[in-house]
Formats: sequence, structure tokens, C-alpha cells
Amino acid sequence: MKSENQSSPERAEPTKAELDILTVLWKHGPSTVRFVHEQLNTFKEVNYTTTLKQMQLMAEKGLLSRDESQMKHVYGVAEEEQKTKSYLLDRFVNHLYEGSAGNLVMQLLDSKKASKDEIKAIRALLDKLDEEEPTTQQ
Amino acid sequence: MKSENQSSPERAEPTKAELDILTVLWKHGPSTVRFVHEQLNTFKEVNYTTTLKQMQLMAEKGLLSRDESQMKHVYGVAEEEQKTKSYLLDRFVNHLYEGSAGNLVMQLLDSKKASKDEIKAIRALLDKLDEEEPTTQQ
DNA sequence: TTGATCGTACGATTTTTATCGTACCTTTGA
DNA sequence: TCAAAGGTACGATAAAAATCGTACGATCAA
Repeated sequence: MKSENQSSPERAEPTKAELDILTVLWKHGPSTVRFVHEQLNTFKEVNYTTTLKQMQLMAEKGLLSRDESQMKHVYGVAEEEQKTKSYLLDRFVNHLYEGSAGNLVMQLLDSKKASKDEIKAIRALLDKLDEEEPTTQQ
Repeated sequence: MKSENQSSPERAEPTKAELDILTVLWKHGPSTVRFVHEQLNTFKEVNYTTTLKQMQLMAEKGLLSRDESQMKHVYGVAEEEQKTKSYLLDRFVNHLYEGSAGNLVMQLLDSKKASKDEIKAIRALLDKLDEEEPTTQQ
């Protein structure tokens, strides 16, 4: 069984180190500490117990859930990847772009951070949005 | 051998409190500590000397520049607003969207964070990009 | 059965960020 | 001229985040 801890009305902004761990779990799915630790060490140096402690703390905070039915506990993210990212994106937009997603995108496109294919994909998405919902919010 | 800290030349990721200050300066241009402090206090409580110290530190770090020809020093951002934002955006995209601006935009549009007008503006920008530079980077 | 290995738990400590108290200088106006 | 008001400087401290050392339980192969 997963340990439940579903109380997250108050959401915490993941710290840097936490985000690194979340990233690994998003990419690989539920994993052991050992595995996460190895992944982290491909780009930074940390002691095993540091990773362990970090993940324990995160589980406690409700950022991760864990299956402790085996000795090697398996940790997974507590919330949908998209949900969390969406939240972070929201904060980002609010802080840096006065809440205007358009402003952000414009800078993104303007500074050529998007590749051609990406631009194409974006346009396609725009079209799709356009036709499926003539009446949007706001 | 782990890759040593090589990320970027020397740019520091502004912390939360620092970002608040930058935001004020971006919005109002070069200002005195007093003014910034008052702005900050419209949405959070901080002591005057806290703001002062923070700004001094930021100046020391190179995030702000200051004109001390008057007793009331005037602080301004050391770097273009867009340049800094662009940097932050870049980090954000890299961390959360595997460097794919397209992914970010898609989520942005998908989760309806962009208003109709914004979408329109984005499309216009796309068109402009498209015609002016058939040969893009990357 | 036993010791090497691998796992978790968790208290301390270090490092980084944020905040504040206080000293002391300048300006101003009564 | 002098005290109040408002400015900077800066050391200390608090709070938050990150790291590590060590204890100790389980597993497993010899």
C-alpha cells in the first residue's frame, strides 16, 4: 500500500534539490533511493544519505509517496507531473510576466528558444484550440 | 570525475526576496531604498533595514548598480530586464521541460492559462517569425 | 553463524537566505 | 545650534535548505 498523505491544500514550492529529485521520478517513475541517488550523481555530487534524507523529508511533506512494503522503499511523486508543473508554471508566469502567458510565450518565441518544429507544433495546437472551443474563458 | 560547477559564466539565480526587489525596479526604474521598501510593503511585511541590506548585498553581488552621488542612493538593475528574464526562463525551460520551449507553450495553452487575446497575439507573432526568417537557428 | 553489504532512521552540522538592531552620519527647520 | 527625521553601514541572529555521520536492522553467501 501507498502511504497516504493527501492533505495538500497548502502547496509548497519545491526547493532546488527537491526539484532535482522530482525530475528523476518524473522521468523514470517510482524508484528506490539508490536509483534516484545514482541519477543525481550523474550531474552533481551528493552523499547517499543526503538523498535519502531529502526523500524522506519530501515524503513527510507530502511531495512524495512511498511504498514501504519492501525493505527497499519505493518512492513516487505524490502528485501528477503535469499538475505540479502547471502550478510552477503558474507561479513563474505570475512572478515574471505579470500573469500574462502571452508575454511569456512572446519572449520565448522572440528570443528563438523554440525550434522550427516546436513552432509548428504550437501553431497546430493553436488551431486545434481555436476550433474546438469558440467560447473560451475570460 | 564529476562535472564541476560549470553551468554559466557567473550568473546567480536571484532568490525569492531578490526577485521581489528586481520586480519593483523593473516596474518603476531606478529607485531609492525607501521607495522600494514601500512597494514591497504593499504585499509583505519587511523592516526597512532588511530591504536596505538586501539591496546592498545585491549591489555587491552585481545584481544591482547604484548611484551614490546623492545621500539617498539610487539603485537600478544591473542588467536589462529582458536579459535577466530570458535567463530565468531558460533555466525554467531546461529544468521543467527538458529544454523544449514547445512543451512549455503547449502546456500553457492547453491548460488555458492564455486568454483569447493572448492567443491571438501569439499567433500573430508566429506568423511574423515565419515569414521573416525561413532559416532559423538550430 | 557470521561478517560484508545494503537498507532505513535520524540527530547534528554546515551553508545559504532573510531579517533585524544599533551605531552613526547628514539634512533640515524651529 | 541642536534635536528630530531620515539616510547608510554592518555585525548578529534567525530561519530555511542542504548535507553528512553514525547507529543499527535485514539479507545473504560462505
